[in-house]
Amino acid sequence: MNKQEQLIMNFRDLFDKMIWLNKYKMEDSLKGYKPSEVHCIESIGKIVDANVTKLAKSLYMTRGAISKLSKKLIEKGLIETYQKPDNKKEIYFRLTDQGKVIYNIHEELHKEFQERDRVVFEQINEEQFDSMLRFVEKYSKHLDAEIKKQGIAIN
Amino acid sequence: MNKQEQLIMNFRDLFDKMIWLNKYKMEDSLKGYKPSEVHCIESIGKIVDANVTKLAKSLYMTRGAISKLSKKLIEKGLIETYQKPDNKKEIYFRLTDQGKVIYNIHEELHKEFQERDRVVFEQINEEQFDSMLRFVEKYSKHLDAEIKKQGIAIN
DNA sequence: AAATATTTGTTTCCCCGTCAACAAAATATA
DNA sequence: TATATTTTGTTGACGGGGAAACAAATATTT
Repeated sequence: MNKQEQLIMNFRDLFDKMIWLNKYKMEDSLKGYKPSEVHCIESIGKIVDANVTKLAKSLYMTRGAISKLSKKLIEKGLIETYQKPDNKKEIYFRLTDQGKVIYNIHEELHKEFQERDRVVFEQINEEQFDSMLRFVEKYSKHLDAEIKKQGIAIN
Repeated sequence: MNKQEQLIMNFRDLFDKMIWLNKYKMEDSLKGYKPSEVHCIESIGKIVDANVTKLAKSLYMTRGAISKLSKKLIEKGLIETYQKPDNKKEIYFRLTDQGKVIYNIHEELHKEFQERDRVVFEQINEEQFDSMLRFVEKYSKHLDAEIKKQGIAIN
């Protein structure tokens, strides 16, 4: 197994592990809210004029899934819809006050995770940090190009 | 947003993207086989004396899920079970010849993905490579310790 | 050796996300 | 302007995976 393969595989494993571990804390702090719901709330809080299509792209899910998820979030009073005067088709979402509470708890939790893992990051220097950031950025752009090349559409 | 957060988030996004993109090639080359099935075959091919419990840990899934998945793979004739003379409880899996075919196709596909992304890795030097590998390893160990600390069990 | 606890695998019920078909609105084309 | 195409969101059928209860085998304790 070469280094490239090793690195990708180890990273995949690391992330599986991280997601799995963080899920527990999440479920503890945000009882009654599913990870997917929280994740969706996070995106709605961050994306301007978030709609079903944008959320689907951002969360790598289908529009159908987001459609149902958002409906549930509306029922729970966490988000609400709004439209623009010159477009009767697109429906946007924004957080309600209650939704913002969840959003903030999630942010806090994120900070907690960061704190938990800080020791790992303290062991690398600025140089390495930037190097990794650049690497990820390049990789991401490379994949964007590949996706474009393949002509894959969402759904 | 600080660098640590940035790095994690970008990595997460990168992997989401990668998984999503690779899924298409997978479904093309391995028609009739679901990603989870292929992933499971991969693990059975790599883990010695793989059983439901080991696979669940390796794939970060529940034993129930693996139990069903393995049953399906048996029905399809991709894997078979075996036991050890002194243990009537544990049931191990191994690939059949047909399963090995899938395994190998998957491996080939992996190489194809590597080839596709090689350009990105060519842009970093040995030093950076090793630095990242060490980082992932440390991070992984750190999470192992955290998991242990939390006393989380697999189902 | 007997009783208790743990490990292993299975099954049922349920929820979540995908797929595919669909309607409505917006955009492009004739 | 009228028609065709694309975009956007929704719905229902379906399948995959989790939670929990369970039986059987093994390990541990008494």
